[in-house]
Amino acid sequence: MKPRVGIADVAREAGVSMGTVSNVFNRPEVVAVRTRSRVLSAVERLGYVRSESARVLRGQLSRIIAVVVHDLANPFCMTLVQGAEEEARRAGLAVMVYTSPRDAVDEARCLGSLTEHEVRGVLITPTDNSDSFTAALERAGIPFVLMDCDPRHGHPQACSVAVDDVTGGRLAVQHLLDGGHRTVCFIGGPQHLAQVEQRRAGAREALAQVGQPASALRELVCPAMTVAEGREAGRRLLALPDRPTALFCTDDLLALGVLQELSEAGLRVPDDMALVSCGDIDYASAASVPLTSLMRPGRMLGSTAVQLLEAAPLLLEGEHDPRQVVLTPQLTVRRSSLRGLHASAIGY
Amino acid sequence: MKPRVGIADVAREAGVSMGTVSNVFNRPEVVAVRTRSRVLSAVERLGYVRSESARVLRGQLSRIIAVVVHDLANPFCMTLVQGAEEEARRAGLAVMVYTSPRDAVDEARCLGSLTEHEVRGVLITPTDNSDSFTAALERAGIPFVLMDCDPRHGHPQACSVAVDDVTGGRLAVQHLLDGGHRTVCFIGGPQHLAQVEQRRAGAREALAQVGQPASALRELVCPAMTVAEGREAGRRLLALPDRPTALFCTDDLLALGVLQELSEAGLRVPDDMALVSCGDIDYASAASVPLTSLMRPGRMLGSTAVQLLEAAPLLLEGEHDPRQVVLTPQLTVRRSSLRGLHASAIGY
DNA sequence: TTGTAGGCGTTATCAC
DNA sequence: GTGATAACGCCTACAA
Repeated sequence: MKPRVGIADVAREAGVSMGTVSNVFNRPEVVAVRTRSRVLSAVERLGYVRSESARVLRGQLSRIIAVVVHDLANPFCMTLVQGAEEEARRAGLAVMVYTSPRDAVDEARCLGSLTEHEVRGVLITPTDNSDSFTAALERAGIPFVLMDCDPRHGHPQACSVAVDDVTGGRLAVQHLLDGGHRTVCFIGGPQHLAQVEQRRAGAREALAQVGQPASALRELVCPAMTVAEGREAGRRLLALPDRPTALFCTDDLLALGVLQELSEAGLRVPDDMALVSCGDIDYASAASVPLTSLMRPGRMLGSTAVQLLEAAPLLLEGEHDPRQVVLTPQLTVRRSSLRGLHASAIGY
Repeated sequence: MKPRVGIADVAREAGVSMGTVSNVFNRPEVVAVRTRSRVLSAVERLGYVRSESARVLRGQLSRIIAVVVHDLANPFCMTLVQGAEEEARRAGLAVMVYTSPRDAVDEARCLGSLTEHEVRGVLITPTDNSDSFTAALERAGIPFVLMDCDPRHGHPQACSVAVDDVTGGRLAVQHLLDGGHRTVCFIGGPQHLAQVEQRRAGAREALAQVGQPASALRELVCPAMTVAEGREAGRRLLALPDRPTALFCTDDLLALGVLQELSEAGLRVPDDMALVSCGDIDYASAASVPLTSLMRPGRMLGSTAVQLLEAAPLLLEGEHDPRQVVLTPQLTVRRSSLRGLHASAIGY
């Protein structure tokens, strides 16, 4: 085919040396304006594109960051990727996506890809067993940022972006208490999910603040965050003696399932049961009753993670000052939590 | 820091020459088994990783493919990315993600990133104005595959993977007709969406097959695929004189909105109104009534696209044999379309 | 089968 | 401000 046009061709076309062409791109301020524009027009004419490979080979930082998430089909993970992509684009970086390795072989492959491409940094949503992964990154000298990690479990040395789910849980339950409810049912996901435990802690705090005993928080545990489990939880809720009048679901899918079950049983939301959900705007508005929702800022998690990654190399060599950002979730009030008087009082 | 360990170090450690080490990776069959294992163990000991940059610079194909989608937060686009990532992983390729450029500047930036990284190929979901983009790729000699494109609008020279939405529409409406319905309301999205028009065509075919006049298909057009527009469509549906008894929504979000409106008006699905939706499994099961749904195989679209990309270079030089794969959507029957007798007849 | 040497396109360093 | 030159790490002939 046609031989690739390189920096040498541009230099010849513009009547300058290779070094000057390189300077036009990398240190524009050092080149005379006239020369620069001559070079630029030669670039245009010849359709020259820089070779990222050669740059990196020569020792430059690569312009690739990697994002490793549990599941590319999960809406929340998606918003992480979305936020990362937006911010990366702004910074002139390209984004590679990977799903979290499931076994050692997988992990080795992923790590291999990351290191061979010499990615500039990695954004990870940590799993139970991602420690060996981050250790390997550290060994390889690849910077990384944890996204949506458990703030306590702590990789205390690592940069991270987390969501303050304790505050989130508190906000949600406070809102219900403000609505006049006195007992709240907490529908949680799998026990081991740190984020869920934190929301529970926040919920307890809120009750304690108004002097309610711990027993005012009834709990139902779901083995998974799915609509089906939500329905099951709904059935258990209905069977509860002394049924609470308010509900805090720690996941949109659970909330949707509960809602289905409640309405089949003839209970009305919010009149017979107030409901606060947690998660994503789309799911919340897809429900048959618009859901009041604790929104977790996934996009911002992603974009902030990129910013941390970019800021990290600026730190002094060997210094341990990992920035650990914690974002606060927002409570978006919709109809599912507002009954009668309370609703009209605040204008809904 | 520590100097990078290169092929030379491995060679020294293993007591062979650089060429042999290279051969171990690139043409293993040409190296003696004993030598090979000696090299491999040296690699292990030293923690050697190949430099992708050097490989590519030397003229090898890069191991990166790019996926360009409209919106990284859109569930369907996500399934495309997911499918692509899975297949790419199998093939030892890394995946870069981009969102479709919105203007010329954006497009130039995206193209620049693609060409500078010398990606091996690109997967695109075409937009109204993506022709200049594909043209530029062609000029740059970067192979690409169209994903979920309009099979008619035809980039006839390009590889593509599409969904046969005509058949999809036919399947959906045939199912409703099988249920005994005789008039069907078609709730479509924006007119210019090729996929929607095709589903409409399929719906008409189904009616024609049972001898129903074209007027048996009532149509409501929605300006966007959102829950809110679905509610609006629901209101219009309720106001329709001579209201049909069956409904085909060309999008899950629309279906969810319609469903909300119908149940508020006291209509029961499927008893008073049968409903077939179209899209994604999660949304369908999140509805208050499980939705019968025309499933579009997004993941397979993505993985097939990668396969086409990999197969393309095998074609003879200059030959025009773009493979254009068309996948058939599946109708998944759930409760929303099955009333009384019909339901029990097929075991629901 | 193994070893040797040249060059891929850049950038940094230096002398001008 | 500009021009020449030497790496960066690998792959592929080609020679042994």
